[in-house]
Parts: sequence; C-alpha cells; structure tokens
Amino acid sequence: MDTAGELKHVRVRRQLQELVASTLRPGDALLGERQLEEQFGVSRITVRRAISDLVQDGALVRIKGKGTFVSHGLVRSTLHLASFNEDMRAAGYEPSTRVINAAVAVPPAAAAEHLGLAEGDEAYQVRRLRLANGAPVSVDESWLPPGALPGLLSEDLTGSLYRVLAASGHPVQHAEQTVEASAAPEETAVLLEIEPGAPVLLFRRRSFTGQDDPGTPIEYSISTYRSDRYQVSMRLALA
Amino acid sequence: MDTAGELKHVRVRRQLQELVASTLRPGDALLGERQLEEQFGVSRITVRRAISDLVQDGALVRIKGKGTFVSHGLVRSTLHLASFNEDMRAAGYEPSTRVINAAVAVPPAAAAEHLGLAEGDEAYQVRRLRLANGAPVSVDESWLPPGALPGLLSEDLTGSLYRVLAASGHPVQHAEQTVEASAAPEETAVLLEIEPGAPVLLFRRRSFTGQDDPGTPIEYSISTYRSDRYQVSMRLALA
DNA sequence: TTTGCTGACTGGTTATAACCAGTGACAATC
DNA sequence: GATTGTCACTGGTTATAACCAGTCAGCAAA
Repeated sequence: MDTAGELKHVRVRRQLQELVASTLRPGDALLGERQLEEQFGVSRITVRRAISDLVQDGALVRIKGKGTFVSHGLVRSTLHLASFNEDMRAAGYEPSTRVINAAVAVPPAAAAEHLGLAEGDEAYQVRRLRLANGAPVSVDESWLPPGALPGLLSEDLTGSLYRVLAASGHPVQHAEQTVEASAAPEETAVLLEIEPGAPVLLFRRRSFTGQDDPGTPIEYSISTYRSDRYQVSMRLALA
Repeated sequence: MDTAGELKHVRVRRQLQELVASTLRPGDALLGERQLEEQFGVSRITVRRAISDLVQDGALVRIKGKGTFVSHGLVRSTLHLASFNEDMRAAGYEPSTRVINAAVAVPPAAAAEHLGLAEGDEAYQVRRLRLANGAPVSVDESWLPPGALPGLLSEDLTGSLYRVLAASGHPVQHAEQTVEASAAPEETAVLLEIEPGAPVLLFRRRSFTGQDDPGTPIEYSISTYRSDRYQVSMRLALA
C-alpha cells in the first residue's frame, strides 16, 4: 500500500502518529483542529476523524475547551488479535523486536499439552524482546509445532509472528488468554531493565488456526510485560 | 437525564438498539442510511454516527454495497459485570465479605475526576475484604457519590454492591476497567496474607449507570487481587 | 487586590452536499 | 442459456458551514 491511494484521514492519522512518536511527549498539546486542517490541507472533519482514531487507540486525549494532548503513556491492549507492532504504533510508539533465540527445544508441559505433543517431543521455541522507542516492554516466548511449520526458523522473526503463520497457511483465528501478575524472574528482569521480583503482567495464550471450533492449536505463548509500560483495558457490559 | 436534552445521535442509537433488541434477529437488515435519516428526521451523518457506535459495540455489522445487519451474536469476551460472589460460586468456592470500613472521605484524584467531584469534595469510601472459603482473595475499595446515594452507609455492604446500587435506582449498565500488575503495599499485603511487595493484579474500574453514552458515573473502584488466587481469562478474536 | 465579564480560543454536534466504490437485479446481446 | 453492461441501490469519504458548550487570559469595575 503506497500513499498514492491513501485515504486522507489515514494519511493525517499516520502523520500525527509519527509526530507523537518522534517529537512530542506525554502531556504535550497538539495544534487545534482548525490549525491542523490548514496545515494538512484537509477539512476539519477529516482532522477530527484522524484524531478520533488515535484517541480510541489511547495515543491522544481530547479535552473540550482545552485541546488535544498526547496521552500519558500506557499502551492499552484492547483484547483482540492485534500484533505487538500494531499496538505500539497505534499508541504512537516505534516498535522493534530483538530475537533472543529461535531454536528447537523441549517445551514446558502446558505448551506440549496445547500443541498435542508427547512428553519429550521437541517444538520450536522463539524468544523475543519487544521494544517501544528502543525501550524494552515485553519478553515473548512462543512455542510452535515443527510438523506444521517446517521452515519456521529461517523466517524473519522480528516482525509479526502471526503474519509469518498466516503466510505459512496457518492464520491465527482466535486465541484464549489468561493474565496474571507475577514477580519478574532475574533473567527476564535483566532483559526488561527492571528489578528482579518487580511486578509484571504475565500473559499465557493458546492460539488456534483454522475455522473449526476450537480449531487447530498452532502456538502457545508466554509473554511477560513491564507493568509500567503496558496495561490491559476492557469494557464490561451486562452479561 | 430525560430525553429532552438527549443528543440526536444518542437518541437514534437508543432507538436502533431497542429495535434490535425487540424485533430484529441476527442477520436481519436495517433500512438504508438514507431511509433512516428520513425516518428519524436527522441528517445522514447523525444516522451514521449512531450506527457506527453500535457497530463498534458489536451489535451491528456494516457491509459496503449491501447494507447494515444485526450481527450474529459474537460473544466478545467472558468478561462481564458478574459479581465477586457469582465468580467465586461459579468456581466452586464459598464467598464471603468483610467490610473494612465504610465512611465519607476525600477520594484520590482519579476517583474524584470520574465522579465529577471538585478537589476536596468528599465521597463514600467502601473498603472490603473478599474471601473464598474463608481465605482472602481481594481488597476492594469503591468510591461513590454521596449526592446520588444518601443512605448508602446504612446498607448491608457484605453482599453485592451493584445490587445495592440497583436497589437505589442506579443499576450499573457498563464499566471500563484496566488491569495492571503491582507490588502489594504493606497494608494490603497484611489483609491478603501475602508478603509486602508480592505481585498482585490491580483492577481500576469506572462504572456508569443510566442509558446514555457514557452514562452517569456511579462508582470508581480499585480492586487488588492475590495473583495466585485470581486470574483473568479471555477469548480473543480477530479485530 | 479581587471579582466578574468578555472575547477568542478550544472541542462537540449537526446539517447539506457531492462524489466514490461495492452490490446485485435486470435487460440486452451473443 | 450464458455473458455482459447498466442502473439504482448500498455504504464510505470529504467538503463547507453553522452553531453549541467549555476554557481561560485579559481587562474593567468594585
């Protein structure tokens, strides 16, 4: 997708995101909508649409009468299958990923169970450090079945793993996830640049591919997030 | 809040919601936008705004060129406004509650902001210890507006607070909630019978009553759960 | 000095209008 | 009968305009 066919509100949103990521800090004010419409050469409603999207994503906050501000920094996960990169970009951060290791190893019991492996069977282990604007946010450990993904270790694993899975014919259709709080073990703490034992959010996710219910297990992951840089938010309704 | 001052897009949304709830079934088509603008006597952009909100809430689905349809009852999440007691019973535990204190006090800034209080205004503070089979699971601190709930402190607060609110004419219709991991402060750790600094799940919840969007704020709560005795689970779908 | 008002700014809502792109029924043509 | 094209519908995007309601700095009056 090049910018030639890009919708105006998408362009404006992208450019605002870049501004937030590169120049602005939490609490900084954006120009007013009427100034932005001149600056971007679009109508006010287009500016509002772009800003609304960023407000929804948590990157910006609007205050009536005062203006629109860069929000105070927590990335919000909104409980859908967005990739880390998408989440970070939506919040105005530049994501990056460092592959700690990608190898074949014996998985923990829960991963083996999910993937339908026998005791002692090996699986792919992909461990990655995820960063936002160069600062570590999470350590992700994914376990994947070698039989279904023969060439996985030669893929570029610094982007979206779900995209790699989709390109291999195994798009993740849904997942089940739990969240706990945990004390950061030493190795993880070092990677995340926090004190050992500091509280972290621990996500365990079981992902499925295929249209069946529940589908075919395709990934088991354990993600450890710095709690000061990541938060889950949700909207609750009457059951 | 009567309908006299109701925004047009809110009225249209409410009326569409009622139509969906009472008459239509999953898969049924709504009238087209241009017909709806005539029927509701508003501009098309107002109709679109109302529908957009319902699309976002999952009630409706829009298909370009075809129309807008009642969605196929996609279950967004297992997260809903169930009470602590219901959760525990569902998991096979016998719940109980001890009121730590219920008083009038100056709330923290976030609670004051949510409840629309001025700096220094007082609110009800209800602190409770929640137990399962006699073992502490969470410390809940709720802040509520005294103006709306004059007799609250004489209620039995060992059961469901939401039930008390409903009986007072303020049923909680929806809430927004965030989850973080945190280190247990000393006082909370003592109550939960864990080490100070142990990781806990920290929920902040902003609850609303009434049918408006977003409704009238009615409670701000901070709940601290022992991570080894409580876990959030959720089902993720494609966005 | 304090208080209150005003005006210029802010975001929020709604209207009218025009155009674009997708859908599918129906008619015309091969 | 099959294929293609047209047209009336659908939602999607964007523009211009007007008005409402909140914020706050500056100024005037008490």
